[in-house]
Amino acid sequence: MMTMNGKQHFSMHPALHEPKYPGLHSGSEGMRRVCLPAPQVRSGQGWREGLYRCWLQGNIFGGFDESLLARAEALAAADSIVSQGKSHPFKPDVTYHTMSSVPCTSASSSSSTTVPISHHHHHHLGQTLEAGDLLDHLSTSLAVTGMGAPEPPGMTAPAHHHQHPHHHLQTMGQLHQAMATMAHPHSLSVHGGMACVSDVESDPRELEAFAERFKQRRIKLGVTQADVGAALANLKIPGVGSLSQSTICRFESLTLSHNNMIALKPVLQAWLEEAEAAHREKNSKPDLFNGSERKRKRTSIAAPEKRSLEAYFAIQPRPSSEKIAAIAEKLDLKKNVVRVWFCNQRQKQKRMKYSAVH
DNA sequence: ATGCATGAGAG
DNA sequence: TCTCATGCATA
Repeated sequence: MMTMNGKQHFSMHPALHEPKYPGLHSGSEGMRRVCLPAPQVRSGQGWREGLYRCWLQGNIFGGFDESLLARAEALAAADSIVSQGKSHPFKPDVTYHTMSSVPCTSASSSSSTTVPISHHHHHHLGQTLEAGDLLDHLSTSLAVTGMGAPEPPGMTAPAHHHQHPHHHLQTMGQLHQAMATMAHPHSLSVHGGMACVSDVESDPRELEAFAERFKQRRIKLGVTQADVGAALANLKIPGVGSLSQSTICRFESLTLSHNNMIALKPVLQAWLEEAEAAHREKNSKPDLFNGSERKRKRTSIAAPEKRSLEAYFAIQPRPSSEKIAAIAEKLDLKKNVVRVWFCNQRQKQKRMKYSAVH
């Protein structure tokens, strides 16, 4: 049974095919995933991790698979001891950013067109945490350092139109991904003149500013994140349905992928404008207004297991199915849980939150 | 605010 | 299978 609660993601799918929204020109469609990296390295992120992984796979996984896993666990164990004493004040999520930017983080350099992402790494707040340490240990000899930053958000990811329920945005995301994947920053800009629209709007600074403004004005209106999400449906924007509190929250905190941010911005902006207009109207005439199913259970991975997973992740962010099975067994977790965990970790690394990049 | 999950679409 | 956008459940 799938615990399909009320509305699923289907509710919303910003049909960004509206000209006013960042539109991805069909031309980009083709290139979306075309630039996937080498066979082994699979898609996802290119630079550092890719190379790193290659190195590992070639030199370590090549034959000492088991010892590697053991090593990761050992490190995880060691780490747990360390982390006991320093319970850092950072949110777990920050860990990922840190993790992803451990070695060098000089800069992604993949802003294809205009978006110049200034990378100030202001994250070295002394937060060399868990995974970071692990990675360090593991890579000291690898000198994985000099390479791009973990997330190359700056690239322009023009949205594109599609009419799939809820997947226009995704599509853009994939574009983003594909681009992140390729080591060539410019490839995009050269792509059949599709480097437009979001060129302007995708400016990280602008997004950041908007998110901030949005939050403040939303609060001023006395509206909750959940309210906003629900209200979007009333906007009647073709293809745009409601969104969850989670998503609104993530938008405000910039914890969405760059593309996702860009896609949602116009919609939220539209809502904000309407809401404020309505608010003004209400103030001017103070007379109007002023009118289950099964629960999904969330599995929780215990701290020790999580630490191990992080250790594994530091070594191999994209374990093979077999490896996942092995890990699952060692940690006594369901394979699928482990698989999803890895997926989510990868996704987290890709999220915005310029922390690591800016 | 965030962890774990789902499902579509691409490969 | 993976990524990506997104959501439910929960700390």
